[in-house]
Amino acid sequence: MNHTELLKGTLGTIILRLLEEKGRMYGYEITQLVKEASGETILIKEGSLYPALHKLEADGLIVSEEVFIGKRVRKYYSLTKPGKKATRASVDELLAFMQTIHNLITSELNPSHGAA
Amino acid sequence: MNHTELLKGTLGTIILRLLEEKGRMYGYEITQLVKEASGETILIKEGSLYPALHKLEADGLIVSEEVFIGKRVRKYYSLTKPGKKATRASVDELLAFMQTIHNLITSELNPSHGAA
DNA sequence: AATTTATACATAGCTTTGCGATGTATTGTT
DNA sequence: AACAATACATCGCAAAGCTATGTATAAATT
Repeated sequence: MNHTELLKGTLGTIILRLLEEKGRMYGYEITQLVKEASGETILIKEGSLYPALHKLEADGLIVSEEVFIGKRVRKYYSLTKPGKKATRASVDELLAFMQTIHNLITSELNPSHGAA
Repeated sequence: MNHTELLKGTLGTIILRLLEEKGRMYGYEITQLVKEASGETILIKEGSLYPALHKLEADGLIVSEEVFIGKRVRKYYSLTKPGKKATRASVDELLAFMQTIHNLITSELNPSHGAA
């Protein structure tokens, strides 16, 4: 079971939401938290995560801050002001979309005003 | 507001589910029903729908049947036996995934056994 | 009657986005 | 010493929906 395609379009929102919740996080920490919180079902890969973080930063929604743990560097990310606003919009849109899909695939569609 | 990316990975499932519900449908009818049932928020484009239908047919999950309405042709699609099975799996997977995402972006994540 | 809109199919090429593979380096475990 | 985990990064691939375009019939509007 590989929901790799389902994740498309949701990764940015997930990252923003986690930063909203936690204040600041670094990349590796995000992958571990998502893995943990999803019961090992959503495994964000480095090849997905880092480009996504860089894009969010380039868009001005998050900022990074390098912190050295011994000789190893960590890049902590946090939301900018525009990022906080974008997070709300993004989360709301995703929830609305998922609600719509849920209705679509679970309810019996009313044929009275359908096409055809 | 463009959930074009969010739709990725869900279109096939939506089509299968609608066919399960309605028995048989033709392409244009699917676009109209989805548009209708989603309150005009999900607008499936021809460039998305027809390739998706062709792929489902190539995979043996649906079969088509041409019907002439006057001089105009309609291609009605319906589920095959494997398609019916796939529909259940596909719908269940999508629902589970959305539930997971919902938890991720709404609940407060417990930091007690998080990463870091 | 002519024009526009809706119905109904289809495909080529673009863009986005997550992934696999690969690379570098430090730290912890066996 | 060897291996796994931590922690960053990028390149090229593949999947999938979209735009634009094309063809054709039917209905609605002017």
